[in-house]
Amino acid sequence: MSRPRINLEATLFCGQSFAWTKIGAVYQAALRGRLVSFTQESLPSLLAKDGGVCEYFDCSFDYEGAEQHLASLDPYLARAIASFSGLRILCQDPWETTVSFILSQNNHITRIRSLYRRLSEAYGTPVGEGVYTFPRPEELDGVTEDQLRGLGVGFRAPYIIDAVAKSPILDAVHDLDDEGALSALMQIAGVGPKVGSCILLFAYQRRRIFPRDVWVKRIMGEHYRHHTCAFFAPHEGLAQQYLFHAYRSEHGRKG
DNA sequence: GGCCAGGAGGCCT
DNA sequence: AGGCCTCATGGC
Repeated sequence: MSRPRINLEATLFCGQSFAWTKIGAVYQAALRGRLVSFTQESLPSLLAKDGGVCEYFDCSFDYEGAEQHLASLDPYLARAIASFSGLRILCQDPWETTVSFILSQNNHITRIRSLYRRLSEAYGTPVGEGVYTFPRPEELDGVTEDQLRGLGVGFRAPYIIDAVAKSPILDAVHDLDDEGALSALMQIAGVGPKVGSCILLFAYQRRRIFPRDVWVKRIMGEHYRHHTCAFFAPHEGLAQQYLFHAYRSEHGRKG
């Protein structure tokens, strides 16, 4: 069986993960506590021998089938998929994803990335030159609001502290249905419907979840006025990623 | 229910 | 070089 090509550029920099850097042709991040690096060309051989990386890139899901189905629904989505084919929904760590999307509110991607990096450098564990793991809740235990504000997270500092305290919720989410899971996540300060939806889609493989940020609301208003997100069923989450990424690329947004 | 603060770095002109 | 944008959440 041939392995479908993963579009790394779109997948790693579309705003679902803030962990990755690209130096030359090399993509690099701390993944599950260790340094992982590859190029577009070397990724297939890494996937073949590293189950962890394979799982991270959601390799057991039939993306070709999902893309075909979505592309058959309407020409606008078909064009987005044609432009960025191989965009995947990553299987990310719930804790990292929760803090990342708390940081994301009222913020642009470039700045989220720098805050993510600063938190990692300040409280994470080094795994390679200049690369650190994202700090676990235990590593952030006892951190103060002032310390976090010192890193530039601003009004999000108390949210992060609350997330540390309530991090056990993240284990319970695995056993809840989508609705119950969203309610549970929203018990964390700074987690509302949008942030909670992103956590469910990017860390818990809830493929039916359709996060609505301002961009997606614009897209739905401009192109899907007579539809709800159920139009994209059962691949709402993947459709959202293609629409979001294509629309923003088209409108020249980088951050 | 609606409006506005909060925060600072990257983006655009 | 400097002003503007970000755009979810919580609190009033």
